[in-house]
Amino acid sequence: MIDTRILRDQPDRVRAAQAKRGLSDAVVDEALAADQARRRAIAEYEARRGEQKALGKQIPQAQGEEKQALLERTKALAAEVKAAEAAQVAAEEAWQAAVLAIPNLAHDDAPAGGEDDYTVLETVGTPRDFAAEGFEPRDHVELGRMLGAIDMERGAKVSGSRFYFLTGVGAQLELALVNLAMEQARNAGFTQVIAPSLVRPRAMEGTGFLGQAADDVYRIEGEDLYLVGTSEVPMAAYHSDEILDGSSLPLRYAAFSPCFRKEAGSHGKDTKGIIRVHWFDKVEMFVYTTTEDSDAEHQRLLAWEKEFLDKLELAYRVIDVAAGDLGLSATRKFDCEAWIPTQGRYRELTSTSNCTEFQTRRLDIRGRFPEGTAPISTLNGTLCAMTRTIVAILETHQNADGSVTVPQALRPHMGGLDVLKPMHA
RNA sequence: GGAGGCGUCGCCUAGUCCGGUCUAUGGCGCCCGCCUGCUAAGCGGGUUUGGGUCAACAGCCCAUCGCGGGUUCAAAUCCCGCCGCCUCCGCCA
Repeated sequence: MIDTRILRDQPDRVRAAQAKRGLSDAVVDEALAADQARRRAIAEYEARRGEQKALGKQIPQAQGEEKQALLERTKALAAEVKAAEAAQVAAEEAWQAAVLAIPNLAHDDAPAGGEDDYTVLETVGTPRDFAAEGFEPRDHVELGRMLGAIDMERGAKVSGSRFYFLTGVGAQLELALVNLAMEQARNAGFTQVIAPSLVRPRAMEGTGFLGQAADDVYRIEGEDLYLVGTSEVPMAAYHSDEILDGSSLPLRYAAFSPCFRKEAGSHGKDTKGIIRVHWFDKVEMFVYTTTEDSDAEHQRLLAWEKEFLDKLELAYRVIDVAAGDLGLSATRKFDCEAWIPTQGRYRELTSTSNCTEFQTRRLDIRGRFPEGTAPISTLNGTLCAMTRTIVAILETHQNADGSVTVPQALRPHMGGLDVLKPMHA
């Protein structure tokens, strides 16, 4: 939810932000009108209610006819109060709906436009030149099969398309990545978390995933529970309805959880392998901090993501995602895209978003500071999404014989294993 | 899954049976002031959160006793539903 003070006092700022995302600004006038109606309804209700309370106080002392007269008046008043309250609630809900529909204001520095209007901030490392090395790189599906690391066929047999089994060194690789990610996070002062991946509607709604992204979310039939697409959801809701001690900020969490995505609307995209799957595991960084510090924290999250990719010796670039591709909650987003040799292009491996106060307003999270309570901000960033990271590692570090060299940093977490050797031709 | 108990303004707690000065009691903690070589003690005051109004973080008003409904002129208090926690039984990794 955006800051309603900004909406009321600087509606043009909201209009400009909508335009930057390529969205209509009609919602602004709708919200402003709803705000007017809401405040009128509140004034009306409170006036009636105040009268009712004042008269109600006189009743116990009143006697006889005076009491009868009072009862008669208050009885009529009660009906008015009830009607005014209903009107107030309706106006409040209409206003809520209007405001909730407005996405977070895009950051001044975020590029305007849609999906293709991102800016490349930097390119790190050089994609490996397999032609120069004299062999054709195998894709991760073939490497996974040769290494006995990824079983796509049985994934499909058991769970359907976009599912897989990680087996042998594949499973070992994931666990090593989880440990490496958690180790880095721990050393950076994060609190390690294993988060639930089933959440109530409140958590989904509060993080903005029941809006335009609702089609991508799995719901448990008959249970009023959702499967999360990222542990950002449980971690944002973790402190819902709480007032956090301002001096404890920033609160940094590194949460492991499986992630589930319907991938609705992506039929035909990335159908091969484990680039795009319905389930994967992820270690996610999630931070609560002050709004003033949020831009700086965003840079820190990006730096931690880069540090992790550097450890895996991957070539990647960092893009500044355009406003139209930010999603509902983010004001700014940086994606780290790793070079995938057999695709000949960069693919998103990690993503970090500054959601400022958008989620905390929805989830009723505030900070207590010497000056009083104030809204705080949330940020999230991928430390390691297992499947795509495994794809990048296998393809990048493969050798002509189908073996894969394990990046140095990962070896201690792989029991010292330095090369994954094919078990099949 | 079955039975029972509980949920009050940071923490603890009174109030709930018998609805109405409850504008929710008291203690602890915390904040401000007084007193005091300093500290402690003592004394006085303050201390939920959100919203409306307003130039105003001043006043005034409304809501808030887990959440949502209902009964009533009036609900912390009565009724219904939900959520959460605890105890016991059953089941289970």
